[in-house]
Amino acid sequence: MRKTRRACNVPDATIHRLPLYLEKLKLLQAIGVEDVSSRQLAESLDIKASQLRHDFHYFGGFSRPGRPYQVDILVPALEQIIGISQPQPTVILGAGHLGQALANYQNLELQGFPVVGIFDVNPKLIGLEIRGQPVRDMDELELLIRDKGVRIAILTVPAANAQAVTDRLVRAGIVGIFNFAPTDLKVPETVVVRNERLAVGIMSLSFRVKCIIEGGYERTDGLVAGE
Amino acid sequence: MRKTRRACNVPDATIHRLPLYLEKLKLLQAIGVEDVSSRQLAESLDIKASQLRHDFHYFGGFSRPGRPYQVDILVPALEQIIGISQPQPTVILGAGHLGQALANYQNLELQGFPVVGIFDVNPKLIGLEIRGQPVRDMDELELLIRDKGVRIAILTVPAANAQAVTDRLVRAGIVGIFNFAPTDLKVPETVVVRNERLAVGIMSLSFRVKCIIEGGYERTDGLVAGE
DNA sequence: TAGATTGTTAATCGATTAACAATC
DNA sequence: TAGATTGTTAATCGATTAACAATC
Repeated sequence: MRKTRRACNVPDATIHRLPLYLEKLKLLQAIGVEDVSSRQLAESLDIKASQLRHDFHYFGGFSRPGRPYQVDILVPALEQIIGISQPQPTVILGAGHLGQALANYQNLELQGFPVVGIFDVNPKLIGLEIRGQPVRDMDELELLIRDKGVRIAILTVPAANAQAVTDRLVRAGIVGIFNFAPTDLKVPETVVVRNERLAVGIMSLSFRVKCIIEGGYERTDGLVAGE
Repeated sequence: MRKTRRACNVPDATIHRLPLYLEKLKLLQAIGVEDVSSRQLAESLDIKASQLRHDFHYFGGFSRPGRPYQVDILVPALEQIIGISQPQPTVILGAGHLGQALANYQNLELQGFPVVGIFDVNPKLIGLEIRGQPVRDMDELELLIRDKGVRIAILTVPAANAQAVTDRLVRAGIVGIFNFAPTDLKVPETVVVRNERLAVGIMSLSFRVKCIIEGGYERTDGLVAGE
């Protein structure tokens, strides 16, 4: 029987490590390193070598037993798995401060996600040039998504508009939404959303900070006294 | 024996849910809801009620058996746990596009993290006003951190400068660093870093998008044929 | 009381780590 | 060969979920 493996069965924890592996491998590639063992690569990421091999095992066939990984094989293999063998054109919805900052963030393009369109409803922003691209009227959205084959959208509109814009993106054929609006989005099962909640991040940091400063948390229930 | 519980023993997964609980509870508070059951609250967050109660159990004593949670008790209790009963002043390092966007992001202030200083090394940016605050020279860093009692810093400088700025922040007494630079930071054990890697986020989204479009991933090792 | 609810422990599930045969 | 390495399975660990006594 043909042995296959569904991509969607790979746990999130593994998926989140793939970009980190890729990043390190590209650094090695840049300095001319040709091959690397799971132990070396894992050590540089502060994880166990067995975890790295277990992660790779979901996809299989990166090396052969006894031979270390070859950087020049692993880099394109990971890029293929992540889906950036070809650049993935993206659009930014909302040309406010955050939208502009992301449009200017050249790392996105370097990592394989060139921004091919920036949209806003504010007439004062429409036409403004950001890294050589004009902020466009929403009228142009569907046409540009179709013409450029865009599948990923970055959402930086106000929370109040986020669902309406999302519905329009879904109808236009967008498959992945990187959501910076602090609100949950309803999408069909064939669309995937990744929420980037800055407030959640800084609050969990705040908890850890408090924990360091205070050294611990004392319960205040009835069990504290008399026992 | 006195029954206590160390804050640092609480798993990350639980900590990351606390801000989500708080957010929902504040929405309920805003529309005048007085009490809420674990089932109701969990359902609105698409998690199991037992998980919510298990999470709360790390801190204990939010209600009594048989009685639902009171919103007006839970909100300040969670704020206290997260460490935002008092606003936590923050500084932003790097007044580039992302730094400016975050300085303009009023949600941060609303959530309890007012920005009290924005710093950069670029003379062209120093003096620029962002939401009533000037971009400051790095010379003023240590004094402002001490004067305002700042413990949390947001790092948006280029990756190449990130470690040097971090070292200076640590010496100045910063305890938590929200790192947007795509690089790992070395800090002492008494300082906590939270990395916000935009590229990792969009890459894991890309993987899921590819997975939806292609429907699966086929192994390409020797096992495919002849078996 | 009957029905609903919490706090808490036990069971389940999934992710990480260890172990090791096969290979170079 | 001896030492090192991968791919793969088994063991361990930790997080999620279920169960239920106590309570209202």
